[in-house]
Amino acid sequence: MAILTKKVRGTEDVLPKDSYRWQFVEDIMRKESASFGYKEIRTPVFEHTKLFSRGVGETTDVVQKEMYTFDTKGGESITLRPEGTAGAARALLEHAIYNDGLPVKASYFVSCYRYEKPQAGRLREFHQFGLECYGTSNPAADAELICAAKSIFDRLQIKNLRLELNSIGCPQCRKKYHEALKEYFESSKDELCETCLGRLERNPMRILDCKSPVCSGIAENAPKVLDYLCDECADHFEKVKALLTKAGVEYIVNPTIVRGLDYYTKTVFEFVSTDIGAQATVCGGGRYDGLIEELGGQHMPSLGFALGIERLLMLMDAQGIEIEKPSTCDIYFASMGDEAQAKAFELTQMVRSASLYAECDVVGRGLRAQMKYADKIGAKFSVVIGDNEILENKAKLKNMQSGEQVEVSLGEDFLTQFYDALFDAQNGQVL
RNA sequence: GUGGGUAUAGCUUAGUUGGUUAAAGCGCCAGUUUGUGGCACUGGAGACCAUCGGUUCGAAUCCGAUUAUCCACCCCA
Repeated sequence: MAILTKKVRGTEDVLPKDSYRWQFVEDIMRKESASFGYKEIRTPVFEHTKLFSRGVGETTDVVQKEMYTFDTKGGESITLRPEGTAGAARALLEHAIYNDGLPVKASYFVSCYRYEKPQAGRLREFHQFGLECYGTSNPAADAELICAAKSIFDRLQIKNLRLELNSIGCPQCRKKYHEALKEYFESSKDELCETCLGRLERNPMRILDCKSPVCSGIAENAPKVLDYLCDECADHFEKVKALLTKAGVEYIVNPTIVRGLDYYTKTVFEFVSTDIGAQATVCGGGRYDGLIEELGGQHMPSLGFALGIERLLMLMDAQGIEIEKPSTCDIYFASMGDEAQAKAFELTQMVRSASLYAECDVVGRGLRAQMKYADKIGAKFSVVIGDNEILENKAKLKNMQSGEQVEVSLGEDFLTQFYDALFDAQNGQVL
């Protein structure tokens, strides 16, 4: 296929016939997070490269090998956002939104860009919905955030999602833990895989995550983060768990969850599904108490999560969750002849001005073809207009599902008559 | 970046041991006499058989490379 008609590797089109699915989940996310007090923030697709290398972390895979970075004509280094947190945090600082009162609660929908090899549930351009909560170190905020994610999944009727919870501590207790890990892995240094040898120096926690059977075997008996938490972090974690239990949110503690973005501290969590292949994490997040400071702000403990929309839709698909297709046409006006077409056009506009969905023939097709079209687009009603109808200023309004026809006038009162018919057809349900 | 699978109309596929104009279903468009959709029937459009090269009198079919795509590793949403 010619390059002109070929989408770029790792990108996906959302076609007109499918966009209602996106709109449905976005709508639920927006409403549900609003009920938790979150307001939407919109930030640019690209930012200064430094924001991500600093915010996400210089040593992370995302920054080291996955960013879409380029120089502008003016010579600045710009990067397409690989995630949504850094941009939101930047906006918080730039506009000093924290002066509006704490906590600041922001939600976002973003497209993200990572140069990875595409596979099931992993694209180069993908979409996230996320929540960010700035300015609280209280464990209640952690629990609330997780509850917000949970209730979005519940509203979407998603089943079999496992909430995995861990705490990776603050920089102080993590330092002690790193030392303990290093010491432990040093003893079996010659058995570790090559990548893990590198991790041993830079970030030994990642070894816990290694999928190689040898490494994971060794890792089994490695010291656990949870045993190295300082009193404050341990207390925080206990309180988060207690609040979740009280809220009826089930979780399992998974001490091997290690988030790949450097900004995380204390609480980290993932919502994992077994229904969508290897890329099973639908939602990931946690606390990032050091991020705002890292970006030059004052100390401001914060937290958030991001949820992959493509993965979420895959999951809903896999679980057979049906999303109702919205109605796209209340009435179709078929016509024969120029004068009738003009009348149909006029009536169509009249119905549209009442905020209903109306269509008429704009192709110049025969009556039969017009009716077929009306059927295909799922029109609820149809009206045929020809010379007779124009003469008498009357026509038959046809219910496409029942086939029933009633006579209506085509004058000013057409709309009232149509409302009545629509109302009856929907058993008195107002749209 | 590393592995493995796949590549024939918009979609799902057929294509016999290499043999002439590459099939079918669905979808699309038009029609089945004069003014009404779903069913049925008829016709039509639509494929350089992913690309390039090789073997051969002859390649969708065999070989090689490239590209794309899918799946997995890695990483993450």
